[in-house]
Amino acid sequence: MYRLSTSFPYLLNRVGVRMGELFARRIASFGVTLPMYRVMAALWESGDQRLSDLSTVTTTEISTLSRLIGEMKRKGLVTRSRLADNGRTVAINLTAKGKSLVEELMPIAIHFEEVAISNFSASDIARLKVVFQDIYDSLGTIEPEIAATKASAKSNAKSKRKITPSRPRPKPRTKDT
Amino acid sequence: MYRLSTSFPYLLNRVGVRMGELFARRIASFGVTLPMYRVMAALWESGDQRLSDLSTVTTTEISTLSRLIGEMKRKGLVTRSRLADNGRTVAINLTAKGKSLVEELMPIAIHFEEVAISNFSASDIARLKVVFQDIYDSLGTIEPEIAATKASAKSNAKSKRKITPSRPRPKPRTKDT
DNA sequence: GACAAATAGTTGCGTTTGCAAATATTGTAA
DNA sequence: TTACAATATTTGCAAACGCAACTATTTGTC
Repeated sequence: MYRLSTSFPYLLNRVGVRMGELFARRIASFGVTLPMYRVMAALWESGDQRLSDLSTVTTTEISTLSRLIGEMKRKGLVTRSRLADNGRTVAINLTAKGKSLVEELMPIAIHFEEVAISNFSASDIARLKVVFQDIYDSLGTIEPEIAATKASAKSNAKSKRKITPSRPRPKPRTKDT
Repeated sequence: MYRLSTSFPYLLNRVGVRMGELFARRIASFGVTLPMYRVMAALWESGDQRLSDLSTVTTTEISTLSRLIGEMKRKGLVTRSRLADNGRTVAINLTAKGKSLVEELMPIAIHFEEVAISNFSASDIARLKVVFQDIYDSLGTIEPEIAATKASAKSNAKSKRKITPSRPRPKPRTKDT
């Protein structure tokens, strides 16, 4: 018999979300949100990434990320520059300020990790990490039309969104980079 | 050396969030969001719950839940009634409509669960569920002042929120139940 | 080369969410 | 019984988010 409270997706999602929340609260006093931390940590790990790469790594919507990078740039944490050889894409990098900030936060992240895994053996944790990666990868096989972000919207017959078909909008100016 | 992309919290959060997103898209065509599904599934499992109980089970903020229950009541999915012996608390229950809807969705949830766990043995999964529960419980030991939702706000010295100290507000009327 | 399709990122807009204040009810102590 | 603290829920407000439309650039294709 099915029970929400013992189902695998529920238990997994719950602990993941809760862990994110607690960490987010912990770093809030640094003026950093969880998505910001992820961006900085991803850039620290391997800098010079495109927006769409960061979107994949941080599992953040690309539109959300675009605004987030704008805010982080205003804060002086990252740079954003158009590539010379491809004017569509944009390269994001850590500034010195961003680097020193993320290096301040990483010990906190490590502390969270230690607490979370403290009840388990090193080999268990190593195996768990593989499990998480495998499950993440296998999620793509759940009905591809759902997994592919774009397609699902079309098949959603009951969308409550009211679309204004072609109202003229003020021309947006790309103001920096 | 620390790396975001191999850290336990990152991998765990990522697969949990992604799984929730995919399921949410799948059930969107039923007009149901993930928090709504959780509420209905929790009530199906054991009905007649208070708002704060539901908040715990569904890991949804109580304020968010209050509004959500209001919406679900408008949709005819749940009932909300003040208890006779304690006028502060409300009891939430599934309506027949809500019950039949969640029973329509549960096979989809089961399908998701099967795909997610398909690469692993039954005993692995059983152990994983225990691990998730254990980790979730142990999260409370990470700096209690963070884990306790209320207290953290007070200790957050750099809150950017601008608080209007005592601007008069229109008196809200509790309109139903 | 001209033009359609594809790719990358940005922005408008409505919805959801989190926090803190407000409200309502109950418990407790003088 | 009055007053004050505690508990449970609701609401105002602003920030964050998701989707789709839009702009800008590059890549075919004829």
